[in-house]
Amino acid sequence: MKTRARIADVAAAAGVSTATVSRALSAPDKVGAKTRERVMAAVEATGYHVNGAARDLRQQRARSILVLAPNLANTFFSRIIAEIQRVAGEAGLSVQISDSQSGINVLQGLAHDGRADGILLLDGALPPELVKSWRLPVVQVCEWNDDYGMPCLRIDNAGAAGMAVDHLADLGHGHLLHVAGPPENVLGRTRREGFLATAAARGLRAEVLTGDFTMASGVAAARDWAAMAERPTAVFTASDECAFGFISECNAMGLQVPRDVSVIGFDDVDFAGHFIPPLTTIHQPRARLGAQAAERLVAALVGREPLSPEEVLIPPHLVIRDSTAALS
Amino acid sequence: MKTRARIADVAAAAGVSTATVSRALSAPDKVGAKTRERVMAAVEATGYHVNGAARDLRQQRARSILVLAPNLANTFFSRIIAEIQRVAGEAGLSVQISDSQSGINVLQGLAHDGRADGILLLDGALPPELVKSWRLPVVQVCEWNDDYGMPCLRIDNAGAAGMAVDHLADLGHGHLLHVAGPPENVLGRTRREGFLATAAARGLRAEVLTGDFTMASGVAAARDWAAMAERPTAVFTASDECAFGFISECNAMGLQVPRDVSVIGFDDVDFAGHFIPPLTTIHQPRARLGAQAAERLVAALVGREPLSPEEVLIPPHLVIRDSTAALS
DNA sequence: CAGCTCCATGTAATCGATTACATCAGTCTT
DNA sequence: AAGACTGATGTAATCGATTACATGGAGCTG
Repeated sequence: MKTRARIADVAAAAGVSTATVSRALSAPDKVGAKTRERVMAAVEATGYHVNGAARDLRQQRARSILVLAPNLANTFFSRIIAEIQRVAGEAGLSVQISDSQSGINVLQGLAHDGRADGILLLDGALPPELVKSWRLPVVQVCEWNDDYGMPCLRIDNAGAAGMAVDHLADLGHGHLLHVAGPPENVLGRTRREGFLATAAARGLRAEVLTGDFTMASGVAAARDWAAMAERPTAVFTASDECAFGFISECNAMGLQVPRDVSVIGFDDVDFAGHFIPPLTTIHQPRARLGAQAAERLVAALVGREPLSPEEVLIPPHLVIRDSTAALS
Repeated sequence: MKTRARIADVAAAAGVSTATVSRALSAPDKVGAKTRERVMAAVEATGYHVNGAARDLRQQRARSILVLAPNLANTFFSRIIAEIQRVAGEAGLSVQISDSQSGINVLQGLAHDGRADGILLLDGALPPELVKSWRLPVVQVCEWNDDYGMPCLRIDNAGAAGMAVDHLADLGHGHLLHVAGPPENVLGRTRREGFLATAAARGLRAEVLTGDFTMASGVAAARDWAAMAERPTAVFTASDECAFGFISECNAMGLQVPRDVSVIGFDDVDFAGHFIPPLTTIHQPRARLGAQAAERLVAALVGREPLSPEEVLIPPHLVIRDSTAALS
């Protein structure tokens, strides 16, 4: 097979100019019907595909959005990214993906090399001056950072934590433990604040252990909890993974959930409903977050209208399963 | 802030030609030391970043690889993709990602628009004529299709299934059930064949139910299993997820694993070790698969040497945890 | 010092598409 | 029937970098 066909090859084959080929492909109603057919036949015959780099250069756009997430290995992102890809694909945009921890130089390159038209940012811990230096529309998803001054799509984390506390309080628990996320993470911080605020509002005794969302930190928290002189009777973890670790370690220590302790997680990942026991948790609508964030960015890109930096909150909800029970 | 700086702006600021700027940036030893410094200062002052589209067009390469996976929402891919991104990033390549189910036209566009230099294919079910029409280096990962004639990095699935059977046989189980993947999937097919072959070799009674890797199919399989007149005493599922569903449903039916039935999964996803009971499974080295596949593709791209279509097998191994036990 | 090599730098062609503007042939109006 | 208009098509500039080739000057050799 020879070299790729160029638009000039198609033009020659169809006996027209390159301009006409270009128009036939991108604005079919601007060329005559007979010519259009000749061009289409020539495209077919030559196996022509437009060269993206040339078109991007000329049009000063890339038909591509960049997704930046911390730790791509985290399964939390997969459904969000799937939705982003779906929405972007339907709008004719491709999706680039990169770890937001890749280092400033790499990120600067990606954001400034003209091969992305917009950015979906799933990391709230990047340096604000870096984010602000980007001359591309940015939409934050899930995590956020007020210093960026960029629009954001997320849930009300403090409110969601409050829902968890209310649920436990309603079950009669008066002494709660929160296994928090790291304080430098905005999600960890906000959920912790929501936990403490609602616990105070309901007059509950509240303890906090600091973890980092991982199963390992849930395991560690379970040990610390078991060693407490007066054990809280219910635990709210900052993530489902952390809850899995906590419950798993309880089990290893011969304690049962929810008989010996109620546990409520956060996120409602796919496994949550199939864990043993099925996990009570806060459902975070990941598909909707991904889809709406992508839609918002796409709208800004095709409409070329600026994004308003407002926050949009998607309501989370409580999913009651079997890992929480009334205090006996 | 004005418009983006172009290379001509930098050249003007430094008092040199654009050729010198280009050389100073991509081949620093080809320009004099003083000139280089002036250029770097001008780059700094103008905030210049190379325009990727222009460079790609001129160099006829994209510095980008395309990852095609079926169902991006599946958590199985996240670690693989994370490694791909890491390896590619270290080589200065960006990563595009797309759902391989996006439709032929979309895939043709992505593969032919010149914005990717190579493809990592995690889907063995695409039409061979489509895959063969790509004029880019392709490396298959995990899934494969002999009709493509493309190199592949994967584990020995049949052998891995044999390891599972051996493990159960060694525990004294003489009647096994396999909850298979769909027959149109190469992984489902190969694991099933490996199961049957090894069971026959060891003289075991073997049954097969057909599932589709999901938790839901594990749940369904558990019901079917429970309804059997003579229940197999051990189950090998084609995926961990399926095993989770199976065990979860056993639990719901009042049966315990491994007391009432041994279960072994496949993949060793992150949750496997924290499930209750911790899941015995076949470990599939996802990070290594992703990393080595990316390395192989990257080597072909930077070395411009053709890929040999050979298969490389990464050895899996058995991880014995608590979901399997000797037959009592 | 003529002649040669080598290094640093500049000039201009090039990658492949899009698109502003020009052109031309019909068609319509009066 | 001349002029105005419309729609289809062609011509050529343009996007921003890279790079083959040309050039000029410094240093070296005999």
